[in-house]
Amino acid sequence: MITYMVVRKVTIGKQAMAVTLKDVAERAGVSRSAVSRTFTDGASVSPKTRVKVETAARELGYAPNALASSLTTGRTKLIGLIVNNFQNPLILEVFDLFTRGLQDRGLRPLLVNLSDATDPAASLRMLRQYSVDGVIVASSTLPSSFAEAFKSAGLPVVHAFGRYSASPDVHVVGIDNVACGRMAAQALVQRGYRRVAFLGGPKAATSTQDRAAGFLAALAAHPDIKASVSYASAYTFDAGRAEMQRLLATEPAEAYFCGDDLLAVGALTAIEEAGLSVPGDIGLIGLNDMEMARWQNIGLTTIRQPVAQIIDAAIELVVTTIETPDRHPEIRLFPCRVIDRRTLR
Amino acid sequence: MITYMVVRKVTIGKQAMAVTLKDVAERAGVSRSAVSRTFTDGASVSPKTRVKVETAARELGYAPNALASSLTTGRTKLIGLIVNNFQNPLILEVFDLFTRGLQDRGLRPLLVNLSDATDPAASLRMLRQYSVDGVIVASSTLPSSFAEAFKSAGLPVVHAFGRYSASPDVHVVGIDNVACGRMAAQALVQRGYRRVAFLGGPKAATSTQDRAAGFLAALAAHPDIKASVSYASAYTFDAGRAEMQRLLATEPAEAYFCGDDLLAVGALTAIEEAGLSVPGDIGLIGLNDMEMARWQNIGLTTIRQPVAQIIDAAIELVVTTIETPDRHPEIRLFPCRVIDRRTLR
DNA sequence: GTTGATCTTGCACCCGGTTGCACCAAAAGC
DNA sequence: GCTTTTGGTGCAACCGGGTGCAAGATCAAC
Repeated sequence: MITYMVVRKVTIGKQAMAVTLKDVAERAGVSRSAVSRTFTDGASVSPKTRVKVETAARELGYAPNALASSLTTGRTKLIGLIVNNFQNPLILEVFDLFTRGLQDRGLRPLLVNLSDATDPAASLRMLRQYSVDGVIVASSTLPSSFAEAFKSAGLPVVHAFGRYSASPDVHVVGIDNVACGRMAAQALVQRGYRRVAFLGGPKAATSTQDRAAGFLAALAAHPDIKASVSYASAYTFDAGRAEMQRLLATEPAEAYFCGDDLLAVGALTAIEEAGLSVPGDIGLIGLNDMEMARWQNIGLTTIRQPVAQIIDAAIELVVTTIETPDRHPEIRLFPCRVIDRRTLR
Repeated sequence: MITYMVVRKVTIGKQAMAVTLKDVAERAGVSRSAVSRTFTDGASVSPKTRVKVETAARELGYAPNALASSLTTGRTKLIGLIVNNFQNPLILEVFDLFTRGLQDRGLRPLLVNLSDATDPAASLRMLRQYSVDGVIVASSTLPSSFAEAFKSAGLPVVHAFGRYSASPDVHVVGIDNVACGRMAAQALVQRGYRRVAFLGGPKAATSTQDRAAGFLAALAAHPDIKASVSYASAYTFDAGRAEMQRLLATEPAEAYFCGDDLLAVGALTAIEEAGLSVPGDIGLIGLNDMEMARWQNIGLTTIRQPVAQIIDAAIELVVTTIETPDRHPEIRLFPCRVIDRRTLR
């Protein structure tokens, strides 16, 4: 049984009026400042007035207007959360953790969908209009210039799942995609594959570029192993399937490192549709370890991203940057690890 | 190549100051009201001043503060989006469509995660503090009393994927879960199953209750068919698997209607782990048609919810209710249909 | 050129809170 | 008992913008 707070409200005509500071002040017989002070901690209020105000507030069902107070305090406790990939199941975990993490700290996520057509500049303007306290960009495909635009607009920003550079302009939290590429290459080499390939996401995605680079770099040390690279048009099931179909038409490699679990499942489908088997004919290793990877009939061998740690760090970083805006851009990378299931021999 | 709007800003000490109405007014040599009027359509401004103001605004990189204006207009263009199930892949589609739909109408989603521990009353208070213009509750498990709490707080509210009653207190948009239960029953009967069962989500979820009711009601017309019902502890893969393991220990039915695709995949896994086959030994039909249902190695026969239509209707309904608050509570149900794949004989 | 109607415009006050400051009362110190 | 310190309070100004009102400007019509 759940009970909800009763809200008493004055009704003028058809318009419901919210209870305001003034109403509480009048009922409690004190000034508006007194009421305001009762609700801002650290302010000096005598126990007597505090009680008077609190009972009055309770009786009226008063809750301070966060937006009005933001006008003077300059803090909205709103955090812009920018996402541009709603296909990937990993985003579910990301949303869950972000919203919880922010809520736990008294912050609220203002969601921005930056898929395809939507204009990046428009979302920047929008977030400025709502004077968000900070911005978290959760995307492995957006260029770093995007996050930097927020920074130069004076907004604390963290790029989660982003690309890092030697001298970063914004905070970057995520994984070392180059290292992941190397890790995947090693996994394939260890298992004795001699003709391997990287099946990446869209070529423009920074994560794809870095993973490819790491993959190829690690294989450069093995001249006896043949390595190749190709790109799917998006980080989706269908794109992975289409690209694998294309690859199967010529001479496919023995094993593929797919830049994302979704691509891997798409590839898996294409392979089985072609009458071949995984890992019998072709081996696959994905990246992310999405929820579905462990499902019995998928059983995808993959590289796990520590999502919870990444998000925790992103939130912590945006919060501290709000408090100390001059903080130097920081890079926090978390190690990945191979999760062995059934798509590599 | 993407270019971003350049933002000129005055810097006092370390604090970046946003460009304000006053700044623009001074630069344009007009009053603040004139500036305000240029940015509110419908207000009377001469072409000359409009040009002056607009160039000044552009030069300064001015964007009106949405929160400040909300104080006088009473509109924040913020819509609370309440979700309590971050496990289900369907939510991805929901998020994508919601955020796009809201953005297209100049509205912004304020996300609330109502999973397990979080207090419903607290989120109500929070949304009132941020004076959202409306609330969309996207959940098939929350009781209708929850959405009603928002309504009695004077907030326009739409319950998407919710339960409808004969005399609804709030707008409800979704599917007819009872009809879905019947539809599933018919699908199983048609295929000649004689011992069928419903494998529901948590017993407290309204959607589970209604689906079970419809399922059993349809089967009541077939006295020769044996029907039973059981409940998983949550709408998750693991819960579905655990419940099916339990069912397999005694005498399982010939076919199961699972209250959600995730449950179905969990059940599928349990069945295959037990050395049985689907649909050879046991048939399965799910509900939702999540993205993964069509994946080759899942191939789940299921009932498709028209998510896009539901969300479209929900947004439209919340918008019109904001404009005309007295609008009568409305129920909009959209038909589902069976998607035949490979888990029924 | 007048008169009257229609637009524009600025002033001032308002939205709901916060906060510096001056003032006053109570407590502490002697 | 008196002064000094401390703490609590209300006033008024302010955050960034919206809007009713009245005065001034513009224009059409006579």
